[in-house]
Amino acid sequence: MPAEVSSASPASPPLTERQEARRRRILHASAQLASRGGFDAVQMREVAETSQVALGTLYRYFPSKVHLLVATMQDQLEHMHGTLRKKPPRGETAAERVAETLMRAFRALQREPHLADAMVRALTFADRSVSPEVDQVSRQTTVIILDSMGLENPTPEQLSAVRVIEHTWHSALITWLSGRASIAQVKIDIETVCRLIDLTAPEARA
Amino acid sequence: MPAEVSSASPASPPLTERQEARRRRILHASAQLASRGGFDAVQMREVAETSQVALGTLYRYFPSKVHLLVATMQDQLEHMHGTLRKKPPRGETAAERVAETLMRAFRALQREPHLADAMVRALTFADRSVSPEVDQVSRQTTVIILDSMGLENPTPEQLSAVRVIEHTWHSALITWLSGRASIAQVKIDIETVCRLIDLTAPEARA
DNA sequence: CGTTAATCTAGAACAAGTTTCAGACTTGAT
DNA sequence: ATCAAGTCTGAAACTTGTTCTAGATTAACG
Repeated sequence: MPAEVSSASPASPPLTERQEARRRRILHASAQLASRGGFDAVQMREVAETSQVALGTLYRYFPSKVHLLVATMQDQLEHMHGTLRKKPPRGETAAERVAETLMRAFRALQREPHLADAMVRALTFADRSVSPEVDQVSRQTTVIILDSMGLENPTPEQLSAVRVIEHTWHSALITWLSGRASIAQVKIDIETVCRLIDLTAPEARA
Repeated sequence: MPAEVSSASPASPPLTERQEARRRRILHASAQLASRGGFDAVQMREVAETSQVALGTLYRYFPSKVHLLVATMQDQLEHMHGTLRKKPPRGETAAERVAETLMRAFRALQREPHLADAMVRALTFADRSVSPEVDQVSRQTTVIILDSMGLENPTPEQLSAVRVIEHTWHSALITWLSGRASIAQVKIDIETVCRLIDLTAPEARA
C-alpha cells in the first residue's frame, strides 16, 4: 500500500520543523482545553497562550475556532482509525460489525465527553468556509465504516446506507451530548440504522 | 380532541396581551432577519431594534440567540404541520408517505434557505440549557412523521425507525446547508432511511 | 555574512453575544 | 386612587471571536 504523506492537505506548502511543532502544540492545547470544558472552554486566547504562540499566528494556522476544532477532530479520528484497525470487529454480519465499531468509538468518546462535545459541535456548526475540512472528516468516517464492513467494492446502495449511518451517528451523538438521549438510546439508534446494511446487501436480496 | 393551549410551555405564567404582542414581534423580526442572511444575520441588537424592544427585554423573553432561533423554529414547525395536515401524502406504503412528507418539508425549506440555515444551525448547536426547547421541536417532528405514517399505535421498533429518520433528516439538512450535499443527495438519503419503516412494519415481517 | 521576503510577536482595536443598572412605566391589589 | 412588585427602556460594560499593525525574528539565497 502506497503510504500517503500522512493526512496533510494536498496542496499546502511544506512546513518547517518548527512550524510543524507549533501546529502540534496548538492542536494539543486545543484538545486539552476541550477535554476540560468542551466547546466553550476552547478560547482562542487561551489556546494561543497554552501553545506558546501569538494570537495572530494561531489564526494563521487555523482561520477560525471551528477550523481549529475540526482539525482537532481530524487528528483524533486518525488515532481512532489506527486503534480500530488493530482490533477489527468480530461480528458475524456486516451490520453487526459496523454497529460494534461505532459503539467502540462511542465508548472512546464517552471517556472524554467534553472533548467530544467540542469536536461534534464544531463539526455541525461549521459553515461553508469549513466545508473542505468537514468533508475530509466525513470521508475518514466513511473509510472507517467501510473498513469495518470488510467490503472491497460496495454497491451504490450500500454507500447510501453508509451515508445514512453517518447521519445517524452524528445526530445521535448530538442528542447524547446535549443530554436529550441516554447512552442506551444511542446504542439502539445505531443498531437500528445498521440494519440498513443488511437490507442493502447484494447477497440474498432482490 | 382536547385542544391544548396551542403550544406554549406548560409551566410558564400567562402573558398579557402586550407581552404576547412583543413576543410575536420578536419572533417575526427573528424570522425576517434569518431569511435575509441566515444565522449570522440574526443579530440580537438588530432583532431588538426591529421588534421595538429593548435589548434587555429581548433577553428576558429569550435567554440567548439560540433560544430565540429554536423558538423561531417551533413557530415555523407549527405552520408546517398545519400545512401538511391539509394535504396528507398519498403514497402507498408508510415509507413512501414519510419520504413524501419530508421531501415536501424540504422543498419548503429550500424556498427560504437562509431561514433554514439559521434554525437548523441553532438546533444542532444548542447546548444543555436549551434542551427542553429542542426536545419540544423533536417531539413536534416526531408527531409530523407519525402523522404521515398514519399509525395509531406504533411499535417500539417503529419508534426507533422514526428516531433514526429524524437523525438523518437533521444531519442531511446540515450537509445540504453547508454545501456538502446536493438536493438530489438529500432526497436519496431520505428515501434510503425511510426503508427502515418497511423493515419494521409489524405486518409481513418476523 | 547580508539582504529580502515571509513569518512571528505583542498588543490594540473591533464585532457581536450577553450582563448589568438606574430610572420610567404597567399591573394588580387594596 | 395609591402603593408595591414586577416589567420595560436606554445605555454602558463585559466577554470572547476575529482583525489589524508595527516591529522583531527566521528562512532562503546570493
